[in-house]
Amino acid sequence: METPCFMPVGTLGTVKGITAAQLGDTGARMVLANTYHLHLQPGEGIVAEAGGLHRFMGWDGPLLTDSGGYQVFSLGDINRINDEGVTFRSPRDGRRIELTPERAMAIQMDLGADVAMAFDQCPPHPASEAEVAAACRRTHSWLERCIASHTRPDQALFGIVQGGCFPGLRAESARVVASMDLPGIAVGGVSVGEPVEAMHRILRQVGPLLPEERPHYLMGVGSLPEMALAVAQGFDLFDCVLPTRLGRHGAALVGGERWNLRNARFRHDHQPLDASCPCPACRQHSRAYLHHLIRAEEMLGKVLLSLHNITHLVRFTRAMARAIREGCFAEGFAPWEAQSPAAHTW
RNA sequence: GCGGGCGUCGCCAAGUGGUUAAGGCAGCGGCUUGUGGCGCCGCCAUUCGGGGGUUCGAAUCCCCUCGCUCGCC
Repeated sequence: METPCFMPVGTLGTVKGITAAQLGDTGARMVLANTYHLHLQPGEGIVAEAGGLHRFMGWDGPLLTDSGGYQVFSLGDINRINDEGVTFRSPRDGRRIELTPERAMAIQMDLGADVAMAFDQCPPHPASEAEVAAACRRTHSWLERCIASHTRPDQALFGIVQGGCFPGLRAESARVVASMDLPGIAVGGVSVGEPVEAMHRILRQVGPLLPEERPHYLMGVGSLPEMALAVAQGFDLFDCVLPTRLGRHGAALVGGERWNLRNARFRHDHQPLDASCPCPACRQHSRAYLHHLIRAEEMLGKVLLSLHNITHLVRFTRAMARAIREGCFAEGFAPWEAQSPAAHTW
């Protein structure tokens, strides 16, 4: 794959106040939705009843569902975890829910996205090598069960490499997952609180270990420098909450920087946020207006900044794709690797 | 005019003689990486309406003064 792709996240069948049509206008090609959240509400039965997730949420482009493995560990109140699966209490109504590889596959098949993700165990960042090794073994055995129970031929299944910050475990996990002959491979267990240098080391190590002909998906990563670094290491696909979460919190990505639109310096700034950007926020509104909307806690401000930030990341991935096609990726984007401030050349 | 009450950060508000004057809101800035529009973290009164006393020590006690407020004329 030579076209890096960024996926905005549509947890609940919307991207936080943005319609599918608006999302399409940003240039985003693929959307990630969430098995965990959709299972809790409204439930995969309702989605299946609607004719699948595409029709339910009004998005007819490519769609990927995360398996819920990460959310169970990061959001859930876990009661029990063993080789069989995970039992946790629903934060919504307190009922006990059991998620196993088979169950995660059944739910994702009901949801009907184009890509389903394997059910994995994502250990939290400060974890011992023994703990991470156990999570890897479990993730690998769960992957076999996911493959065995995933029977929907019109849906791809991606495996997930774990291994934390331990090179030996990463190498072993990459070998095991690559051997399964799946249509795509993801690297998980990054951006879970580890230092950025640790993530960079993992990317440099694991990227080259993955089969070149199959898409590499780096889960949860969406800062510009890290996407560029990952693309340099062969990754193609990213998802991240950052553009929309930053937008909701009043921040905009402009020229490789992060601006807090709440800041008083924008109060009298009547020029466009980013004159080079084609998004609705930049085309039709000023920094002062966006500042006002954010200060007034107006939802429109959050939506406009989210649209802008998604557009920004999509433009960035497209610029990288063009650079790869034209054979000048290293000159244009390698500066990111060294954290160079000169990177805004696209 | 007489009598009572009150004046502590832009706003609300603790504190009623003892180390560097709580807290909330607002303000100023920061954080957010396989999504709860959640949340978290810094910074924000050398000074208590003003002036003068008493005291080792005063936002706290006394005197004068200014302002607001309630009641009575």
